[in-house]
Amino acid sequence: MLMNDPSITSRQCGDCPIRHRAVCARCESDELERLDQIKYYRNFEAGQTVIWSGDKMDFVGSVVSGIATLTQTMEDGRTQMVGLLLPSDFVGRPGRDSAAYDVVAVTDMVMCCFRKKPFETMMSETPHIAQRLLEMTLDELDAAREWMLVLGRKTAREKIASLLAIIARRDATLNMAGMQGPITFELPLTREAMADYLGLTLETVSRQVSALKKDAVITLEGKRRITIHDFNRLLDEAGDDSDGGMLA
Amino acid sequence: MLMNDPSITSRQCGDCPIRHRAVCARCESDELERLDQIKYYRNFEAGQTVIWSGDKMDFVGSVVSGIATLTQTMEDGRTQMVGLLLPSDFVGRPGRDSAAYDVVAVTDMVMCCFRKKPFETMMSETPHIAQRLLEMTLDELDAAREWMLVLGRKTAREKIASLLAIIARRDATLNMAGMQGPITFELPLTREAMADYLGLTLETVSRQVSALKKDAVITLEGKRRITIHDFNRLLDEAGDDSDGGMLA
DNA sequence: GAATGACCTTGACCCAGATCAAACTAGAAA
DNA sequence: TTTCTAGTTTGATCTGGGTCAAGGTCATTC
Repeated sequence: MLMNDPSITSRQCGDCPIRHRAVCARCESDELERLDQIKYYRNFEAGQTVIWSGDKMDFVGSVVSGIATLTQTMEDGRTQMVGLLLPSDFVGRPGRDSAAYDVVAVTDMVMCCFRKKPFETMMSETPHIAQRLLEMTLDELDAAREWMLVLGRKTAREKIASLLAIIARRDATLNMAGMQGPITFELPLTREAMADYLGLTLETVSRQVSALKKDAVITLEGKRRITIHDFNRLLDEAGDDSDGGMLA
Repeated sequence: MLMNDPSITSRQCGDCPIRHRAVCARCESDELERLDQIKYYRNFEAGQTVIWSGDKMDFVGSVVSGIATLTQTMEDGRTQMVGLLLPSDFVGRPGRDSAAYDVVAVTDMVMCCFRKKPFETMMSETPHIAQRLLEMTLDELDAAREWMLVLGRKTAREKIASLLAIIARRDATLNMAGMQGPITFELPLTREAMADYLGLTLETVSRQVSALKKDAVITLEGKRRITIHDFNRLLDEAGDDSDGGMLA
């Protein structure tokens, strides 16, 4: 293993980068120790499928680093992304044993996993885990409902702007940067993945990204590196209230 | 108060019609007694707004009877329904004090309410409530994601068929009827409400309902009473796998 | 029993975004 | 260096569903 190999096979919970945001966030040190015993790390490569929809799910876990997508597919091949999994997000559903969606790593990714049974046992014994999971699930439900508005009622341009706003906002909170001044970030998704998230075709995504660039809402370096000069302008393009509606 | 007045001002939890499905489903009799002390009933008329988005929410509660909708509205008036609240569904979010969505009663409705503070206190003390709420929230998240596929990728005809399938299925489980043989039910939503749920216009809803009728997928009595002769045919029209994908 | 108003249907036309097709870009492999 | 390939852009054309407009149905009220 090289010195700078990003893969991980073991790590103390104490210095885990998602310690304060993941499902274990509320755990006391004794609870953490118990989790420590049953946890194990798994590495996934970009493009690798973590779980196939319908498969038996014998583990749950948290995204430690990297990004994954939750996707639904119809028989005829139409696909819709239904979730974007970022570091600290939880994968799997206690109480169900087959996966409802495909989970695919879009970048190299590390997950902190627990076998489902022991995790469920721990969950029923340590309320801190269940409490945190409830909180996270409520947040996800809010995000899903926010996204329903995007899918059901926004134009292609507004959809693109909404997606960029979400990524920019998350990126800024992650880097503790503010929302004033320009924000630059790397798009983690291909045009096709963006289309799957937005309920569009990849051609429309490409055209609308070009249009936002032409109208100086964003600047592109290469295909993926995006700079937003005025975040409120972007929110405006997204059809969002410029200040209200700041959920988490 | 007339003998058959459907409104309710007091009732024992023991003979509550949603006792086994609502947030209190797992409670033991002593816990139920405590809830009994802090609960109160509220009646709403069809069309009445229960909660305005952005307003302070000082109560949470369960739908006992009737139907309500959760709706998001953009500044320019575009609206998207993000949830349909049926008997036993939970309203409100512990841990947040302003409402994120409009809640509107679409039929006369009875709610079993709790002031938020006492409920939150109870929740932290009785894990049965939090456990059940987690379970319900995970179900809602699944439903929301299912709906994202409908909004993002389905055609108008498939959207209508999907909505009818959801209502028919719920109705059948409520009446303990099977999925074979014809199913008849009253549509609880106007064409406009259906359009808001489906991300369509009311004209398109009307046209597609007429088309499904012409193609003998459904029969109409009046505008609202619908009969489905072959549920699998309907699922087929919805673009769903005829047998798989049976959540909840 | 005429008038009102909420809800629904249908027709004509239009446009945002899909589809089909071709070509461009840049990194990786040979 | 050339070739390959995955990802992307751009153009031409088509179409599903939106928009605008007119009427229909039916329960309620005066």
